[in-house]
Amino acid sequence: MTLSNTVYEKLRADIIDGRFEPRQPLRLEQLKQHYGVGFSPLREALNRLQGERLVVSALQRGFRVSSLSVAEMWDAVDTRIFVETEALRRSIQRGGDDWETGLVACFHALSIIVKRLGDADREIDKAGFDDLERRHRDFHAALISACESSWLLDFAEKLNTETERYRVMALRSATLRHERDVEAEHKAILDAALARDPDLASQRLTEHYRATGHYLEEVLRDRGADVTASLAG
Amino acid sequence: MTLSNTVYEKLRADIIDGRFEPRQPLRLEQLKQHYGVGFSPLREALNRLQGERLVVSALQRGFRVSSLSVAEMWDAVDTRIFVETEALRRSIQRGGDDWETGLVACFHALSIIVKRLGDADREIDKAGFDDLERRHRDFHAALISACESSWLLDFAEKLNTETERYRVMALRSATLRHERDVEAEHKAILDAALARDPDLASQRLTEHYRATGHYLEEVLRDRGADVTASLAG
DNA sequence: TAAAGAAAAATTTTCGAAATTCTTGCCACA
DNA sequence: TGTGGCAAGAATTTCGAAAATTTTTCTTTA
Repeated sequence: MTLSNTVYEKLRADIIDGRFEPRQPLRLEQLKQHYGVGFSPLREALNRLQGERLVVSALQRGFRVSSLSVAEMWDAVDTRIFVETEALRRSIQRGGDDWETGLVACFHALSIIVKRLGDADREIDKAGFDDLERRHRDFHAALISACESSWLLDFAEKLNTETERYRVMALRSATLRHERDVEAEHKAILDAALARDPDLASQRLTEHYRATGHYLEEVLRDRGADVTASLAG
Repeated sequence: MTLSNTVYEKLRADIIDGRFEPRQPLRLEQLKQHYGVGFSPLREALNRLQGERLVVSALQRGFRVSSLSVAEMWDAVDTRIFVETEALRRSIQRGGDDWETGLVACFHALSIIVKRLGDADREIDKAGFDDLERRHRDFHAALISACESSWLLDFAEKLNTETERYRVMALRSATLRHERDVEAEHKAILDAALARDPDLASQRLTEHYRATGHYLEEVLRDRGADVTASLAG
């Protein structure tokens, strides 16, 4: 592993996990101290993150964390639905035994985590959230993994990253408790996919993402004061 | 303009225009000489180009120009059709007077170039090709410009860049003359868009890109020897 | 002769200083 | 009082040397 790659992954995780505020300027001297590396790997990492729209840069004025807003969230969610429903249809059409097997495995791994976090009334820790997010990402990735288009997979991954920022924010604020049975939604998508019903599977995936979108919108509006403040700045 | 940006644009243009072979390693010392800049702006540019899939990098082994192949071309073309037909539908639905006006203007500017290049029997020069490519890109960008999704526009631009590499390659080899009336295809798309017929416009855009895809496939197979050779390496 | 290992060469990666550019605060002046 | 401009400070950007890594070449050994 090169330093450049390491600091790229750390910066990426720190932005997604909200350890930098949206629109916050990323001062190089400060990052240099924080990550203990020189300018070169830092700037390389920031240039890569720019391509994922996690940071934006202005000429001669360095980098800042990109913004969050209701409108941008819906653009990402709607585009994600558009891309992933197509990728799901193709996977259902083209996926073989390995695809089905991987899908069932990912769903089960996700169920285990969901049950573990749901049963306990104790406060859920950082590691628990990370596990949940990872399993969740793996399940959705498995659904579309047999689509045989590197571009669709590429776009889906970028959009997942973008929406993950909002999901993490929602989990952290945790003022709202959503009354959804997310487990059941996943099960419904899985069943439709295994039944090789592209229309039903797409419809259920769409509803799943839409419901998340509405929830995220609520959370965003609840903490609207500070978010819009950081947007206006 | 920073050096980093300048060298990014130059490298980008040089890769798209085929002045580096697919899969060719990009040696930093060599690029340093060629562009007359230091390591830092070069590496920043290469890291950005990696995000556009124009170059690939292996750990501790530097960067190389990404490959070209029939399969990758069709993935890019099909995904482009998928993304742009949706963006076109939304533009047709949402676009106002400014959108229509811009569209007509871009089509006319493109027609001028096409006629100029078509009338003259003389050899078409580099500047002529560049003009044609620019006007062509502007017309297709104008079609989808009112879709109101920054993600769809982002993806469309990336896919246009990717397919542009193949188009430039085809123009340079110029062994085949395609018997298409590209001008008429553009006119047909324009008319359907102005008539606010999303289905017809999408269908015509799809046929336009598919026809280009088939033409590119022919050219690729014609010069298959060297392309597959560079792919095997 | 072929394989393994070590030295040399080539290349990438990283660092910190230097150059450039932007921002801030101050002062002169209308 | 308000405005323009200049100097000081802060930040980004760039460079070339040094460190780390990979590739090539040469030698030794079975």
